[in-house]
Amino acid sequence: MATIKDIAKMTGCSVMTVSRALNNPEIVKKETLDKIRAAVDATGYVQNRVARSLIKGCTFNICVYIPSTLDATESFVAQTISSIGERLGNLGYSLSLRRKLVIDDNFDGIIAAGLNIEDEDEFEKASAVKPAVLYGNSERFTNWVDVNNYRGIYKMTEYIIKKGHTKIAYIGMDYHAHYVAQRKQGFLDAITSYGLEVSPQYIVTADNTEQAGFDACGRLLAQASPTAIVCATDLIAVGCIHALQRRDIKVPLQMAVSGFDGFGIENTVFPKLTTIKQPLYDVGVRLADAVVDSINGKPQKHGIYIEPEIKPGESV
Amino acid sequence: MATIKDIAKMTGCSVMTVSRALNNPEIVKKETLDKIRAAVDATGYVQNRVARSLIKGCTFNICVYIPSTLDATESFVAQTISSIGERLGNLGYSLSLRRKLVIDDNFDGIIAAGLNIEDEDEFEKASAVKPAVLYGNSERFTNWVDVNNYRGIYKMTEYIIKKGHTKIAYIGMDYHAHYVAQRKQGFLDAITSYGLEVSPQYIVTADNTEQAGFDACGRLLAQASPTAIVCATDLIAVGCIHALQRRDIKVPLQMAVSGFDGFGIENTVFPKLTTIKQPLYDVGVRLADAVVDSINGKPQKHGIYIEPEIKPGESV
DNA sequence: ACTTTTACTGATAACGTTAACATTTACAAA
DNA sequence: TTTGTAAATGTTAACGTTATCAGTAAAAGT
Repeated sequence: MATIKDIAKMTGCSVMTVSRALNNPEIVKKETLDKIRAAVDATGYVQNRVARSLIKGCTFNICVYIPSTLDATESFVAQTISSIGERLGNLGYSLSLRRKLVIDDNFDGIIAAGLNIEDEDEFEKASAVKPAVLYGNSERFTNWVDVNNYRGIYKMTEYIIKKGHTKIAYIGMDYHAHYVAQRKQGFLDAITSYGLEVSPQYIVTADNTEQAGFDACGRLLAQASPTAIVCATDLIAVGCIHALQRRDIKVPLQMAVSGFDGFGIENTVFPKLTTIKQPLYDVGVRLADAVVDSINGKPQKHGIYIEPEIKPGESV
Repeated sequence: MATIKDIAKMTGCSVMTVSRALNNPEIVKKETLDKIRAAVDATGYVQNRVARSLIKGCTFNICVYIPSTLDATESFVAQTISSIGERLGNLGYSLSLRRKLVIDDNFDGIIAAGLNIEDEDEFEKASAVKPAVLYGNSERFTNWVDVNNYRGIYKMTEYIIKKGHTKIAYIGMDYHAHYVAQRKQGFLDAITSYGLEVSPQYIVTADNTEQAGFDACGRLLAQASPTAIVCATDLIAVGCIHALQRRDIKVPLQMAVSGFDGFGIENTVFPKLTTIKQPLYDVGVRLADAVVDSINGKPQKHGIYIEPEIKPGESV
């Protein structure tokens, strides 16, 4: 494989001139530049990134840190990793997927996802040493990217209200996670800002599984009679739809049902689910951009919320 | 950040001895080794992979090549990328995601997925220069890893036959792709090897969408009366189940339905789909292992088929 | 006591590139 | 011509590591 020395020898100029021709073509005489470019084309020479890295003191490699508590093969995580990878690839960066955060000289920046509390301390230390970006909003940091869960549910609730519904229920999770609280708050705020009332029997708790959605829907119908159900996730919504079908309640005619996530299942349920699609591709792109910008001395001044869009189906 | 020189200075030995302590600890005197290890621990020194790469002539980076015809954010592709990444990370390799195949010194090996015919020529050239592994079986190469689609459908058909079904239909795709033909053949061979008959009206063609499955199921029921339907994909199976529900045909009581893929939707349909789960995680691991083995001079002698397993649901 | 072997350590150069400084060339102004 | 200046190019050293060869000290064999 040709090196810069070969090109220098072929063109009769010094390696330094070749280096300049590659990195600062505007300061090389056109004639020389043409000769060099011809030689580069003829040999198929490509800069050796390793040697370049050594002198430049950067690796063009990003550490993608995902604690082992998170399953990297889960569709949600995988799609994010994949879009980070695609963007980094376009920016000329490679990535190392790590399940432990060790700081060394082998990467230029960090993208971390799915951290829990104890991981955040580690992350803080790491981000003092290297550019680091977090997937998921946090009050401790400014360098994060997240989906705006609050706005997502708010928009969906608004959308349902504008369809004429006034008796709207919410089925969602109740464990300690930012996004869980944000989705619920989005619902509550939309309801009250449109002058509707929030009665406690219209709010039901369910884990993020189809079965839990199914059960929760049963409990909801026993204590209230809504015409629409806003679900915190698609899985819950799917369970919900099954529970309604079991009771011969037609969706969307007798009951509107909405989801949140849009990882694919919205298309496979009948009727097709009206949902809020998580913009995972955009998240990956922003994370990659953020870390590379940060490496290039343009750190993010504040967190970035990406607003998800409603993906209309037939269930509302 | 500490370098090998710092460790040498701290311990009073030469950088070469430190290097040996890190790479061939068994040839360094125990006493010296302990001193060096203590210094390494104290400083948090980690070998600089870039410098190591330069002298070793390898990069510890793998090119993951996915032609731009394939959507890298699609769940299927994303999960494979993600498991490749995880395995490579464990093996100490990083990866560069590329949408064009350019051969240079910046990676040690190639994993390619989703190639079409013209890409295969490129791949052949590349694999002459660098260790390269293909995702997807091919007669032109020996260095590939694939899911055994034939065995998957064969096992599922067998499973259904053993449940006592004799009138079994097949709904699948008909376009030119290895896996399409393999799935169909798996069905046909299972049927005939159990002495059952294959009548053409029991074989229906459908694209890989829910709607196509829905329509195909209608056509099937108009011309045949099976008690079980083997579908080439989960999407088709889901469409099929909806078509049956529409006609008040109970699944699995009056009709067994099976799918293939297991990307998640098998859980979100009611009843839960009995399907063949694509072992994407294993595929990623084998691809990563194969390329690293190949780099280390142990190239794969023949293609590897990974046998998928039946994931029982409630639809059979 | 001498050689031979073994175990361990060190000095130097190299990997392919770029930074920093030095030099040459070209050409305009004096 | 000479000088000054800008444009273009060259030289050397360095980045952090390991390969190669060379050495030393201790142990073992004669």
